[in-house]
Amino acid sequence: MPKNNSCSHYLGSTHQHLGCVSLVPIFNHLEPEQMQEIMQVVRSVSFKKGEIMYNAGELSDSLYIVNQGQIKIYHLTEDGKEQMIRLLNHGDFTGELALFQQSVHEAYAEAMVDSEICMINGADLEKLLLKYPTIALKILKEFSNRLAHSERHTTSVATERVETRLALYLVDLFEQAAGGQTITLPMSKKDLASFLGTTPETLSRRLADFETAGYIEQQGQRNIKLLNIDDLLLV
Amino acid sequence: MPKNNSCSHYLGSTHQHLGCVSLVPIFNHLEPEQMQEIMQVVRSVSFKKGEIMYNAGELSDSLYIVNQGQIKIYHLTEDGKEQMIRLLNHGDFTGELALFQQSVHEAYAEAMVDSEICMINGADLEKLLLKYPTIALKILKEFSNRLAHSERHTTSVATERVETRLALYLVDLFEQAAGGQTITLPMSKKDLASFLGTTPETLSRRLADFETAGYIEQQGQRNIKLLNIDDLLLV
DNA sequence: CGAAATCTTGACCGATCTCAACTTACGTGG
DNA sequence: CCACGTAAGTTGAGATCGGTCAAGATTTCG
Repeated sequence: MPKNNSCSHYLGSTHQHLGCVSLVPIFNHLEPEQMQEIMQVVRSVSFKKGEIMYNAGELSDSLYIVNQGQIKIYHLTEDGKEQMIRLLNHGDFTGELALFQQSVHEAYAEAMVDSEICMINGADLEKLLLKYPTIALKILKEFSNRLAHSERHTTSVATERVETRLALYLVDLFEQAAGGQTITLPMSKKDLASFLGTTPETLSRRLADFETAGYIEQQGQRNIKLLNIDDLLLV
Repeated sequence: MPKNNSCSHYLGSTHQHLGCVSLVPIFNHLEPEQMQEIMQVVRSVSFKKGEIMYNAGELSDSLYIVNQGQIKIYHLTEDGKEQMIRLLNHGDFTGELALFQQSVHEAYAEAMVDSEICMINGADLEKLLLKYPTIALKILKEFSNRLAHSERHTTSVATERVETRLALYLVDLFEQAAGGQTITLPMSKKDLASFLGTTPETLSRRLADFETAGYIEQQGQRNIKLLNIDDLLLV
């Protein structure tokens, strides 16, 4: 559900926190003097938890790079159902359609926790990209990955059962974590359900099934211990 | 179903057809001398109908730009189900993940008709992009569009009924055609079903429903006359 | 500590998939 | 150019996964 009404929509504090630029991966191969140049066109903006960074349909003319915090990108269907598209964490960016053409945002962007965002105006970014093509290449590479990921996800939603999608998701998370055998969901189960293209009820049931089958053990509402990954992959 | 076995897999004739480069949208803003430079790194390759341009899992190290013909990009699920990702027509390109990192193809690419493809090696392309950043910007813009499209499509498959997805697809097609009220499906109904995330049977039924309701009239197996677009959009 | 949101569990229903048989269209070769 | 074989498309019947509605349990956070 959109929180358009439940939170103030104005942009939080806009302050020149120069250090933020250096923290952003797509820039961190540059020379100091180039950094200086970039800082001049970057604005740092803060969003409180629950604040909307932008709404679908609004004019899109900037690139948003997450410096700190977490941003949720989601669609809203006509009947009000929320469809999670992706989560942005440190270094991730969004607003891309804006870059080189007049356009409006396709989705909503909402801060899940207090967040700090670097914004670059589309026109400024274009100048930067033309001057420093290596940045363009970095963004291009990121886009490639996102596109491939998105297309895989579409295929998954279109052809696989919830059970399978969930299993793959958990294993993915587990492999990223690469630590203990306990993973922490990066979002609420409600959001995870919409990300996986299902409902909270069904998600809850499938997780319970996995637990009964001895594949996982839920600890609290965001932690899951993986007990039997091999069988999980066979569902 | 993949036709890996039913067709020869070698690359067709590789000939230097210089003119092909000038036909490709992402290059057509360049100066003649720049064109010359590009032609030196571009290979023109022909594929017969049914030939596989690449298989998922194969090393991906080139950009493929469709000069003539039509290429189908699709995933294959473990149980052999084909999931259509997109159709490439003149000017469209693929192979992007290849560009800046060692990677393998995520999908299969098969020529739907005899096709002519411009190939650029990833390393060569990277040099070009660094030298002519405007090309990078064009590709970036294209990626943005594709990503937005893919994410919308995921949402559509995850939240809407087949009936709705089909109606939207038909109207889209109709608006693109912008001519008479008869549209021609760009692919077989079998492929369209997989593109829409459903089965041929269900697609057939929904089209029959639309026909009964008086929204459309099917003529032959690829032509559809739109009779009542307004009501179609309300399903 | 308490309100509100998240999560869980149950019962039911329905859209869509599956399997199967049949019909139609296409393209290939004689 | 026609005939044939194969692939594509259609239609039917049955099964089921997952969505919806509803009530209750749990957690979070102010």
